[in-house]
Amino acid sequence: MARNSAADHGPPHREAHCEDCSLSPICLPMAVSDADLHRLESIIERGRPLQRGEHVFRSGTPFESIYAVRSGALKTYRLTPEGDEQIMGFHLPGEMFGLGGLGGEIHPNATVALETSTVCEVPFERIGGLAIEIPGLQRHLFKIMSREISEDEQLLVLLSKRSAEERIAALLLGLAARFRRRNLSATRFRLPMSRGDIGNYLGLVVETVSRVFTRLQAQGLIEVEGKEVSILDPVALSAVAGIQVEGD
Amino acid sequence: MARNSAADHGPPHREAHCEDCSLSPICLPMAVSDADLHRLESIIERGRPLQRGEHVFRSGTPFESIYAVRSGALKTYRLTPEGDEQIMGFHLPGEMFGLGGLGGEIHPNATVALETSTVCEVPFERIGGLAIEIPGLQRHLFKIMSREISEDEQLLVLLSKRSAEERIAALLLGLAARFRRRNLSATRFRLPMSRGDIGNYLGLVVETVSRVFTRLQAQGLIEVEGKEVSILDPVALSAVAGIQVEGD
DNA sequence: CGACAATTTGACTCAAGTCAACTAGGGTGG
DNA sequence: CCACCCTAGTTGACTTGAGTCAAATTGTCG
Repeated sequence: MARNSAADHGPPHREAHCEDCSLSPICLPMAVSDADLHRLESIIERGRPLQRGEHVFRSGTPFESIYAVRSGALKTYRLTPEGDEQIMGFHLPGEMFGLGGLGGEIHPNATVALETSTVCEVPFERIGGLAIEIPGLQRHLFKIMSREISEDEQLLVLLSKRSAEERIAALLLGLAARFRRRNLSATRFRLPMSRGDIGNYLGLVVETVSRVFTRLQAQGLIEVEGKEVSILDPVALSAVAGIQVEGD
Repeated sequence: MARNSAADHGPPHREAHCEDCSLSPICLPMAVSDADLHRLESIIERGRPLQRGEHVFRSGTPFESIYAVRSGALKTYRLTPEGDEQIMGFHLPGEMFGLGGLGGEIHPNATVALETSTVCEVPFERIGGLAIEIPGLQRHLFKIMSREISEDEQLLVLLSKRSAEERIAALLLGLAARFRRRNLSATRFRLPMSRGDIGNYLGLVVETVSRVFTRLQAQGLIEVEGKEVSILDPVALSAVAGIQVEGD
């Protein structure tokens, strides 16, 4: 996360700042306690930008680090025995990913860039030791893992109990909330993922996703132009979603 | 877990033994390192038997402990905003539960006994400190949490990609594997949960569960008499399940 | 022995999937 | 600069697996 607002070009707020990154409790204390920026930089690896379709890690590769999104967007998925993918979540700037394999030897899931993205990498090896030195860090790690569990379980409810309309509405509201958290517009944003990805994530086929979008638009709740989405009537949309605004 | 085979009455192998309990890496080292059984007993609380329908904890109550099943069977569920439940998993002897709230303040889920059960309780407060003293314990905690994530994600795949037949077949094979782990018959066992619970867990209505059972029986794959199930053709059943044998 | 809960079975309905055709973008190479 | 191709997205027509409603049956427990 070090060096957040990177260069001065590019749209504002497109990148996550260290302060509102989920990893900050890990990164920041290291910098503060040592006041040694070099040490921090040696732990937090800032990879080169990933192109759309490039993997951060694949299923079955050894688990070594946890990650945070600096810019762009990614998805993590797992492969079914038949070889088709099931998307477990999308990751936007400031959010973490790669926790699925924590404690194990290998990644059960894979994570791939949906668009050009940059990520911060924290080698887990070093966190392990640090968790003992820095009080509260261990608890923080537990917390982010339990958040992961919670998000999966939220999705479970969505998949097993909700109609196509409810799922899409919940997804849109969830994304809106996440954009708002980054001080971006929660009423107008660009979907980083394809219709296919949305469908896969929500347990629907592309055609259904497409149809629901047009249906919601016809009702005046949203406006869609390709990947650009405007939420015209957040209240009504929440009603469609059944209040429950999903988290991931 | 202390005092495993409890009294000498009751059916054999009905209870979990400390050695094959998921909590043993937590419980056992304490006893060993101190050789102080009293201290162990003061940490591992063995509650009185829970009757069917009794809660171990409810959603919204403060998170204080993690648990293991000694005997019986339980389910953990979360309530949707509309107030109906979504079952996240079933817990059999030797398995852990209550990790959903780890790191947080309150339990997002609730866990209730499906039949008369006994559980071991480990106050989390004390584990926190112990994780620092006992090397490997911290990693073990991460591991069991990531297993929880993995199980949820396995269920996600089941819910979003599988037909009713596949879901039921996967559930039966998953249960069979868990009985086998306890050295019980993997081909003939008693379902601890109702049809309604199965349906809720798998995202199906009771009627569908019932119909699938009779259909699988008609095909000669299983035999069902109330809660007693025999798996007559495990190979064919695996084929129906699409190989993938779910874990929780 | 009732009374109520759980399970099964049948008839019917419908939300979402499948199949198929068509359109709109988005590069790329000539 | 544009013709072309390939992928993503949309729309329509049809099918179907699972849900709903309802009724009968069995199981359980006070």
